[in-house]
Amino acid sequence: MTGSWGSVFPWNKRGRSIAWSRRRSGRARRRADRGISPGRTRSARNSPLRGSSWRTHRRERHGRKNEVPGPRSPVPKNEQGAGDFVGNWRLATGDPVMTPEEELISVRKQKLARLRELGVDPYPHVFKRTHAVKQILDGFDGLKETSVRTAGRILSIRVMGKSVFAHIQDGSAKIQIYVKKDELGEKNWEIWNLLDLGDFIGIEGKPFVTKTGERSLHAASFVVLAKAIRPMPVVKEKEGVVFEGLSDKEIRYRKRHLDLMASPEVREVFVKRARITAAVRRFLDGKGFVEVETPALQTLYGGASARPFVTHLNALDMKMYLRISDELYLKRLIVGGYDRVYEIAKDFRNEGMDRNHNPEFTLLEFYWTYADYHEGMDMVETLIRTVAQEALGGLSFRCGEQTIDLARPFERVTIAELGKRHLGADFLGMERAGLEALCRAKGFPVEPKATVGQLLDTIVAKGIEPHLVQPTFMMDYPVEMSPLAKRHRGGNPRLVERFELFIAGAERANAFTELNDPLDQRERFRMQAAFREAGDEEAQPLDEDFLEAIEQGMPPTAGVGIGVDRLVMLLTGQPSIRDVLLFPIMKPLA
RNA sequence: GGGGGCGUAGCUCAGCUCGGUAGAGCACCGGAUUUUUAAUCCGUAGGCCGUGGGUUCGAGUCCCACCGCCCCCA
Repeated sequence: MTGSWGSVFPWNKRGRSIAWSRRRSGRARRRADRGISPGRTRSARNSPLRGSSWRTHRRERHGRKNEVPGPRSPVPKNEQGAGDFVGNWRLATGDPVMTPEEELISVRKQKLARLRELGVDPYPHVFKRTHAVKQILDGFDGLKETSVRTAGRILSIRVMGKSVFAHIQDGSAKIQIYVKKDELGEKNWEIWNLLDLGDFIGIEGKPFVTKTGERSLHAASFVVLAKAIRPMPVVKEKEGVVFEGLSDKEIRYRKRHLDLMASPEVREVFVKRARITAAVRRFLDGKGFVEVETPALQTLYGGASARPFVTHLNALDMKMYLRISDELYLKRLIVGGYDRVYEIAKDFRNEGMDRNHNPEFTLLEFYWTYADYHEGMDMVETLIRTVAQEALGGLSFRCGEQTIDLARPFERVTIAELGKRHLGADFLGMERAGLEALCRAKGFPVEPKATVGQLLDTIVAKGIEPHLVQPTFMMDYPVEMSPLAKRHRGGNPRLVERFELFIAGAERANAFTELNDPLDQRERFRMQAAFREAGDEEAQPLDEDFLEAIEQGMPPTAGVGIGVDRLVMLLTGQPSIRDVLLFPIMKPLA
């Protein structure tokens, strides 16, 4: 039994270490400097210079001041000396004092040691299961009277004297197990009582249904598989309502393992994410696309308007960038002769973070020859619908207050039309001054040195995008915003054949009829260089190697980029990109 | 960048308005309990009240700064 744990506790629960006690807050220190009695401040109560521990009053309230320290305190009073044994004892020994968390860990380490004393390996190498938990639950009726072996982490323990109910959870599900002292024997019963929430155990037993109707496992035997020495978050729930759990978002993001072990619905989000990317690959593979890998470390970045991360390659003593896009490399592969290629890759953009942006994110890009952006829209629409149906089995999704309907045909509408619809202005025909005036009239922020491209971007982002709730392809962008897209065949030289897909007010995809005219491409880079000189740090740098490839001849090509994180957000109903990234970037603590 | 909110026990939260000996539930520890399920009952223990400074006889509480997180806006 566990009754003897208290007697082996090697620390004093009362008082702090000397080093700790000697600390004083600035307030108390200043008072002391002025020769004023510290009074009843916390720090004064902590001070070794004072006669009694600041915790003494707690003991007095509990009426135990003169009692032996109690089962948790290992040193009998008569060994601690007379008088204020707490403070003096601390001063005399200087033993380190544990934080509450360290105490919890220490208790578990004691149990771990006891397990070893009993000849139990707390960390065996393997355990052969006959069933995952979910397999037992799914095949329950057929498994009654069959002895099964399964394993998992202990999530709850309810001790009923000489019998115990507990839940264990593996990667598939959780199941209740039932253990009786009489059936385990004295030694195994002691071992059982050395277990804690969070430990992994293996169980051998027969499925049965309790009198309250829960499908359970009657354990004939168990084996310790891994002893946890840290406490896990306590999760209590009844009829789906969680009463404890881990709700602190900061801990959830910083210590995702705790979030995952405590919250099945969080695990489910990432299972869905995996299903979604698998469905994307299936879809593209089925259409004859070749999955490729292009460099994330690049000597020159490009393919998008964004500031890059800069790094250094020691071997060549050379500045390098983390990619902001795969585009320029994938097009080289089209030049090289592949008809259809795609890549799902991490891209890195050195820009702000909010619920839609993480500095590293996952982007799907695919390119296929002899197609234009109209076919691109067809492909994107089909891909998203197919992926949603295959991965999640539905086409209707809650997104905040709105319900997104993917079954309905996605609207296809030009920027010009959307400008008239939502801004009442034909802003595509405007020169710089007009654009700036429009921004000011609508209350959009205007940088004094903003380029035409930046102003257009602001107008679209602030004036149009928020209105696009149901799936909408926004088409035909100004050339200033799209240096890699082909000019519009309609004859307007200021437009390119580009679309972006918006759902629930956020960009989900971006695509064009790819620019394959090498001379025009060079001209576009020059335009970007001018923007850069005007102060636009996101303007795209000229990539001579890429130009050389295009000069080699690139067939007509459609190219599409889809933000995988945002697609997952949409399809899993998560409001923040951090909820679909296992390890979002967090500022370090101190 | 601006505004707002939050930070108290391992977890979930009170306490702050109106300064006066830090609270609860769960977890932990001890006891009772051989079909419970947010088990229950009894008894303990467990806090640098985010950090630093200020005001005050006295600060978890009021003021300032900083750190971290969240939300809104730009």
